[in-house]
Amino acid sequence: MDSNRRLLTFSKSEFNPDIIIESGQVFRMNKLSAWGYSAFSGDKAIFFRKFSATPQTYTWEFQCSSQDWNQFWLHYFDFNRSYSKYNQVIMSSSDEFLKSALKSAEGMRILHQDLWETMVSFIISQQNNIPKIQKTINQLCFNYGHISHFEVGQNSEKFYTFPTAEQISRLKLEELQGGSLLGYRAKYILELAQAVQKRKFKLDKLINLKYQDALAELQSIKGIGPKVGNCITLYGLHLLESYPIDVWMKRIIEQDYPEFTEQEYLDYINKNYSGFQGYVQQLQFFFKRKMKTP
DNA sequence: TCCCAGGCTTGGT
DNA sequence: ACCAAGCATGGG
Repeated sequence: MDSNRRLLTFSKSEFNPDIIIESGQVFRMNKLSAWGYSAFSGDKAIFFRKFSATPQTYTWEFQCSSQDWNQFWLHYFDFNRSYSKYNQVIMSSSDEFLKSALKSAEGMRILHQDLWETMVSFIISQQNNIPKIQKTINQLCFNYGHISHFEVGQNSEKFYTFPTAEQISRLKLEELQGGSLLGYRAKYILELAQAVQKRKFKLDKLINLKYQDALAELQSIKGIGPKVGNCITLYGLHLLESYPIDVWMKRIIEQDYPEFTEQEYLDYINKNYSGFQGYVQQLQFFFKRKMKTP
């Protein structure tokens, strides 16, 4: 077996990329066929596929360099974490909506994605819809990233890296806005890219901060408020106590937890699901959207 | 044509 | 502290 390929076996409820792709947390993971998938994050790429199956498990094959695996993709997929202890807490609760959400989303995980890409992606996500977010991000990569390659079986496939702060900071506003679907968000992204490029905003500094401090730091950036900030702390910094509240989550609070005010609801979540609120939110968000858009 | 989309900034009270 | 308008753009 090639050292660039590794096999991992999971129970079917521990890892399901179809669920993750649909969950709105990631915009550059793709289903290529019945078995095969690709994922891109920053300047990295991976190909993975179902290799074999038993009634309870799939064995997955992942193709990337061992260095990328150890330093990035292992953590991206969060494979060192067991979600079953979270699932047990949820299933032993009396929260029927959340239990239904979990049953609809077996194999969900919270990805730990490239921080810079996550920041830009979720600035794009505001007042936007998921297909257009994906389209916009792909366009950004194609226009301003650079071309690179990854292995799929014996073949080499091309992909475009996510543009760095340096690459974006060189653009003029008219250029970035005209050549993209960014709309009014182009200004936020250009300003952020320039601040990062000039080291006025240090991405490294975010990594060691606790949730509240990281969130406050992120919200000092124009274009990042509470919701986008929580998406970045959740998917870019992998702080699972994050709890992004968007229009779907507001709908859930109103329609599925009518006995609570919004503050009472948040207290309930923080009390009962302390340390994995972000996972709970992901299950709820997935389930609610799936109900509405079959 | 109007409404919505993983919201935020700005400028009023 | 709270509230409304305005914001770019494409799709239903």
